[in-house]
Amino acid sequence: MSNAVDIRTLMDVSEEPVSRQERKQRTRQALLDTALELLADRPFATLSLREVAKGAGIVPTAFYRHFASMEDLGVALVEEATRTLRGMIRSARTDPDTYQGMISASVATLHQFVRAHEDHFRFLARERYAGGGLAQAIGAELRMFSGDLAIDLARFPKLREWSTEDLHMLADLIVSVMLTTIVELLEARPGEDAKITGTAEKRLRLILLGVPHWKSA
Amino acid sequence: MSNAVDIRTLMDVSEEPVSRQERKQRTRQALLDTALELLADRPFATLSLREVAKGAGIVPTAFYRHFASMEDLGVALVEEATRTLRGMIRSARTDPDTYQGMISASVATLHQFVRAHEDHFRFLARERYAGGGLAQAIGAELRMFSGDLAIDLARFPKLREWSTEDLHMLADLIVSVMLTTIVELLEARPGEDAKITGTAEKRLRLILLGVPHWKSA
DNA sequence: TGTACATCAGTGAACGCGCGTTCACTGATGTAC
DNA sequence: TGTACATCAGTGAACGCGCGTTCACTGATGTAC
Repeated sequence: MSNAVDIRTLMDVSEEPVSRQERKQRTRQALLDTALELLADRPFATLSLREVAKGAGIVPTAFYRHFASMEDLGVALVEEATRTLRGMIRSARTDPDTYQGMISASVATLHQFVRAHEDHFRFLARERYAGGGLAQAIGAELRMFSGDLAIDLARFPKLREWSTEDLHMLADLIVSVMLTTIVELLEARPGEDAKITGTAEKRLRLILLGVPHWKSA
Repeated sequence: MSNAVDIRTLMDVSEEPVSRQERKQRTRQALLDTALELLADRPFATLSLREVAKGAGIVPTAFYRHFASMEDLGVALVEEATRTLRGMIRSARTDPDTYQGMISASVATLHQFVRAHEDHFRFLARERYAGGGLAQAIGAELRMFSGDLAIDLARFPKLREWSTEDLHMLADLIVSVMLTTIVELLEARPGEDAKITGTAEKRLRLILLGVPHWKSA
């Protein structure tokens, strides 16, 4: 963990000139990246404007050229992270057909995205329960995800006659397994990934085993 | 939300004299209660020693008569909250026999304990993912809980031949449903309790429906 | 029961520090002619 | 292409504030005789 900025943010190493607009955008991204880095082991509410500015290589007062407040930066982080989340969901959606194929493909996609964007997923998991405005925004995003999943599930033959309510129950259950798996991956020690994804597949398999025998009652 | 201390903490309203030891214990408890109250909508890491002392009705320097640091107070809070959690588990354990009976009784116990100790459960849910030492302590406690549950599950006829690994998989799955339910209850608006506990029962029922058809593969 | 001393929870002044925010500024980039 | 002016990302001094922690203290409670 270094406090230094990516040097390209501050110095123009490339040949071609860089517009004022582009430079501003780079500083903004450096602020977001610094915040995400500092969030590796602390909640967002403990970040100070001064340390984020310092990490991005600017003076504290210049922070206001990019965000009106730290809360504003937090909202931008939620947007960035949920963009990654939506990318994952889009990727996982291309495959359906059988339960088993869907399960292992989805877990593989989840694994790949978590490892490629650990900081985004850690941020989402951490702030989801931290209270405050960001938690609500993340909660709303997850509810939307769960709603979309319920619609997707309705396409499977065996689920076609389920009530909307029961479909949401199932979707939420699957989402909570995925969240659990994400947290396990983020807390994993090296080499444990295969065990975690294996367990995740088993959990989903067990849940879907019950589906044909379901009676809403 | 008031900053005032329970008046009995500072003034001796009762007839009988109160020993120095008892007074100290009361102040200590006032510090813990104040912290828990402040934690209703913020993570532990944002609490300051001064505001906790103020809420408990003592001067900041007197804080050190009770805890070596805020982190120390945090550890005491984890102990207090996990004591509540263990009480819940003990209560829920008296009932078994059938799946269905177990499910509704467990969910009812969960509901009752969450409503009776919202601050403890909110603290546990919030700090579980906040990073830092408290998060690890809470994680360890939940793992212990899950381990005990796996042992309990092994007593059910249909689960007697499951591998230890699969029993843990199932126990973790049940624990994650319970955590999800706890968070839903804490975020619920008044009157939503019945719906949430109903959904929780459905989720557990669906999971256990799959059990007879499980093949570890 | 009364006296002399010990204990110790709570006090209050003081410290140096990092915080968010204000303000007037600089100087490189961008634009109009 | 060259000049004059406008824009605006980043600067640096300054502010008042709450923070954790130190220290010498007070005075009620507890104990020994």
